[in-house]
Amino acid sequence: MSETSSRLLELLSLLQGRRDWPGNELAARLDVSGRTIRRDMDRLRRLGYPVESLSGPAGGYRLRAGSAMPPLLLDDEEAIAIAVGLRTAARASVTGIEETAVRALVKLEQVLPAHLRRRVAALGAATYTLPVAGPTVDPQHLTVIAAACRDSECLRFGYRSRDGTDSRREVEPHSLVNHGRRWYLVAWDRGRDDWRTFRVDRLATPASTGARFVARSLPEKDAAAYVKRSIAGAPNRFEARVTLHVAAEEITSRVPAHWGTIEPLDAHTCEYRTGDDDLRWLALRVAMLGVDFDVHEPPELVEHLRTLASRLRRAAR
Amino acid sequence: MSETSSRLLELLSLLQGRRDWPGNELAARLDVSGRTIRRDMDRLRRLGYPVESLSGPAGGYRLRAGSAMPPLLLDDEEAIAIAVGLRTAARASVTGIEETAVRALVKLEQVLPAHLRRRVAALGAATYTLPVAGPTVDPQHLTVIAAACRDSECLRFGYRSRDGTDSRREVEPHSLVNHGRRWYLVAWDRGRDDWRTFRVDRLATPASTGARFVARSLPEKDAAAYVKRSIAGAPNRFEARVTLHVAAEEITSRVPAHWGTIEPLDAHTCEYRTGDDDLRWLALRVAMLGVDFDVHEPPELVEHLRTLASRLRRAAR
DNA sequence: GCGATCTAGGTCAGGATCTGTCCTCAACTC
DNA sequence: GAGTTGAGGACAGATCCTGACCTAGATCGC
Repeated sequence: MSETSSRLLELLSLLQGRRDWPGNELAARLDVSGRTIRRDMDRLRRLGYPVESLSGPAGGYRLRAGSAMPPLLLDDEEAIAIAVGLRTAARASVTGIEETAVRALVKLEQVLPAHLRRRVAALGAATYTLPVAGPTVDPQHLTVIAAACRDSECLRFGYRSRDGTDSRREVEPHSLVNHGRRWYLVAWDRGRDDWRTFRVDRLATPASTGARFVARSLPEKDAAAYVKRSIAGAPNRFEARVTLHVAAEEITSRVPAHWGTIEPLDAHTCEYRTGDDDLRWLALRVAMLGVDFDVHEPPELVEHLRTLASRLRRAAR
Repeated sequence: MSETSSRLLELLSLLQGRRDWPGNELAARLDVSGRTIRRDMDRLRRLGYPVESLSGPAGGYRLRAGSAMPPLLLDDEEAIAIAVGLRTAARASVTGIEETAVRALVKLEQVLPAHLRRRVAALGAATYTLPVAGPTVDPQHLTVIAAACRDSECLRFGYRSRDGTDSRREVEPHSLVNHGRRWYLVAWDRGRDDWRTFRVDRLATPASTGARFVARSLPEKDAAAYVKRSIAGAPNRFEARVTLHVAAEEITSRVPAHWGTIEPLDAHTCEYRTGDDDLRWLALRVAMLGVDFDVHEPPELVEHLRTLASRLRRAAR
């Protein structure tokens, strides 16, 4: 059996778990001679992993950061932490790495042992989501969809369209696109015989059918462009226009790009434009800025803020 | 040179990146014969990685989830996503995996190539933090401290104590403990010759001195217990007592454990108790529940809500 | 049902690799 | 300066790895 291969992996694992390892300790642990350990270090170095070494008492080996990622050897707890972390990153929608996070999550979930998968699911259920945060996407759905995209497998799911009608769909998934706080699936709809985009928060019980398909080419340069074009005609339910009583430069850094735009009006005020489907979320977003403001549009937001204000006033009696 | 070892690693990497791989494609890619690929699969199986295989046309090899974590082979983008995800997980303080997330992050950062480290730092800076979220912990500090704990290296940092006085400290770090939204460092203070706990959000520019120390034993069964005991005497600045106009069972699931306690009063109301150092955060936490409520204590919160209410009312004119 | 296509795995021979032992150097700490 | 630790050359014997060749079994499409 490949004795050396597994020893090299174990060596990498040990070197990742602690920083300094004296050679004889490694030798004892792996049950080989010190000479073999030295040769193994040589091998690791030739494979591109930068192993540092220090002579003398308190010397030993240490794995430095190199120019390429070595294979990560994780224990159970760490694997869970990474899975949970990626799930949060996937729905963070502020850092611009959401799609990569999903890709990494697919890779991890493919090999995640069943007992760990259960623990991740349990933790995911316990995750607290802001009650006002609007419709959220189940990371489980994201990984199912992303895996189907990667493996060119057909997908079946229930879908509730914008006007509220439900339908069952069978599609050939092309890609997952993140835009703002939303996720979109771009796919060839087998029932409609055409390309469609689906909002992931509107679909239910996605499952791979197991059937493979040959990838079609999108009628657009990439999926992100396609999504952009297809949602251009479907704006948010509410578009807010608000005057903030603060200098534009003071507030700009506190508003992430896709949460709206800031335009200076004069030295002390600026205009904030932002949109959303959910009034509560819209109200909170403005109120959280922590500055005085006036709402111009929409009337529903004015009404909602009035309700909120009276609730707070009542509470503070 | 260990030809087979590196081929096995590459094989694992390929199997993690795509689900199905026909044998001859792998053979062509790795420039070995098909027989060797079959032998490699055998090797991987013997090393504990469950490789599935399908016969017939459209057959091939596939890496299933097994009972142990295989080494994760990440590309640059994925490594970044994981680092960012772990940073968010480390300060999520709702899932109970914060400490493990930091441990995994230390492992990852130890081997993260410099150019990736820069990109992670840039993304971290772009991360949007709620303006009302109170003092936040720099994930960079957490990893520096956690690495020092792991490697038994002395740590130097500036510290601002509760009453606002600044000092320089040199300590022998013992462990990092997460509690609620806070992080605490338990360490032997070399200047004071005694055990201390430090709030991580209050310390500045932590850096390892490089000096090693021999671990002392804590005068308590574990670090978490020690932190619990030492913060027992230092409560939050504001302790809120609020009556919510909603049944206890309806709201309980929406309040994570360390965000306070819910006690039913009658069928339609319950009492919510929670504490914080920051009024704005306290106010938001209550307001976000989305139900009617009455504030009994503290008077500062009443005052703060009154201000907030009038700001919203003014905005909604 | 049949043929094509794929994996599974036995066998064999030649060559490459790996290991422990022994040895000499160099670097570092106390 | 003494003791400890890593670096690495040389060597012999054991082990392993590979490609070639072959047969068997599974699966799919026609």
